[in-house]
Amino acid sequence: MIKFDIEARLPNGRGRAGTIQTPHGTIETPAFIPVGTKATIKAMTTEEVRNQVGADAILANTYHLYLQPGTEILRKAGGLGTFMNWSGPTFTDSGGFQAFSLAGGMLEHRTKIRDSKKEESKPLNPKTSGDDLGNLAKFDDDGVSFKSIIDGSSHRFTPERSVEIQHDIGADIIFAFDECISPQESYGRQKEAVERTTRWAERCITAHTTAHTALSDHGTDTSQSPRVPSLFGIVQGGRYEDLRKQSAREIGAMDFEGFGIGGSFDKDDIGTAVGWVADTLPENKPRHLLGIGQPMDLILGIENGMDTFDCVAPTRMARNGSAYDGFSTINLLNARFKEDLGPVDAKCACYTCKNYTRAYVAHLFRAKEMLGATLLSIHNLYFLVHLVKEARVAIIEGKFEEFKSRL
RNA sequence: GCGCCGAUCGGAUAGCGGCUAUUCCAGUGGACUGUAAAUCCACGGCCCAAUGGGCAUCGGGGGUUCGAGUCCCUCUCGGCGCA
Repeated sequence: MIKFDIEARLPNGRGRAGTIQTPHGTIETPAFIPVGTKATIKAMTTEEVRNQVGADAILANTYHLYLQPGTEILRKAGGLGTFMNWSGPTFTDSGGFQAFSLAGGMLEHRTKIRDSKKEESKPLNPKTSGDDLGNLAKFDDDGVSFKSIIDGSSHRFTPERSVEIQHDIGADIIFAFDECISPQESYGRQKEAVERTTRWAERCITAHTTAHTALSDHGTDTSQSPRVPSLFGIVQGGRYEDLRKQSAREIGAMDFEGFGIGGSFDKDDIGTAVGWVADTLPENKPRHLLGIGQPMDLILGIENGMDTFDCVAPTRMARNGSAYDGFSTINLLNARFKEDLGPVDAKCACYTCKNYTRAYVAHLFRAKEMLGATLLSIHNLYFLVHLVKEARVAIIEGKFEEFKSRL
């Protein structure tokens, strides 16, 4: 169970600041939640995530943890948080996004990024482009059949199975199993995904309630059990206003404790699309914007009624040598940083910026020393977590516009 | 001195007569939004009326051939062996 309270609102009626109380502590919203897919924020210890980054909560992934290390050991260890030495609130994503990715949803995106025929004719890296590419998952109306990315073994997720696995993993907040599809897909296909997501949402709730009731019937003290998480429903609808609203209406009417806003967006109007959803969902439940996390997108999300965010960009970019420098990014592998003895971001107060130079971080990356990834992960996460924290303070103090103008 | 082997982009390589000379590393730049990502992509000799086209290039020189990094001769350098 969670408890969500709204402390302050933006004058536009959408944005808000509040708290989500979970069995493992309180999340002050809006909040940026670092992603730790495989029960680790890559390249970081949980102490760093807590003390250097200042994150309230983390988010892990059902598909990855189910495949490795498996739910059995997570259950025996006392759940995800205990297993990974994270005492704060935890989320798990349902695996719906992995189904999308493994089924080739990212393919068009990849080809679109490609520039010329020359590149296309060039054989791709076999590691990422086997004959299986885009053929590792298959949707049907009942669920998704997967092949393991680890050993190729076959698996199947249904809404019920996803909920069951998430119960075993034991996060505080879990997500319904949804169908996420490419922004390239037609309106008709988007509508189908919305409707399938609604049907699956109902099945998730049933499975969730059944498990919950079963525990109560056995006299288990559910208030103490970390195995009865809070289930969030997921809104789909792509970039279509009517579909977003339809999905928000259908999902919003169901007995979820909060909501995830998923699917794909147009780069230019994330805020608008999210606003349609926010206006349709019940106000008194938290909203998590799934997988969005560029600095400006966070601000737009906050303004348009989102409470929590997660995104792999900051940690992935960090491992690839890129760092936020204010709202822009720099690539520490660029030659110009070899002799730059200034901090990564002169305006940043994070551990990395206070103690290390661009030249040193650049050296670490060139030398392929893993500390580079750690230092930039700390910086990038700190930047986003604190950007959102500042937005929160600004909302509470009624100075959001002033805050925005300073960005 | 004789014999054998070798010389291909900064380094390491592929290439056994056929047309855009391969791959890896290093280099330069780009991408990254519910993580199949410590990954991926592009570029990398010169010139131009540049979404294209032209000319070069495999230690130097010469030759055979319609065609040579690939074959032949010679020189230079390096390694090994024998005197």
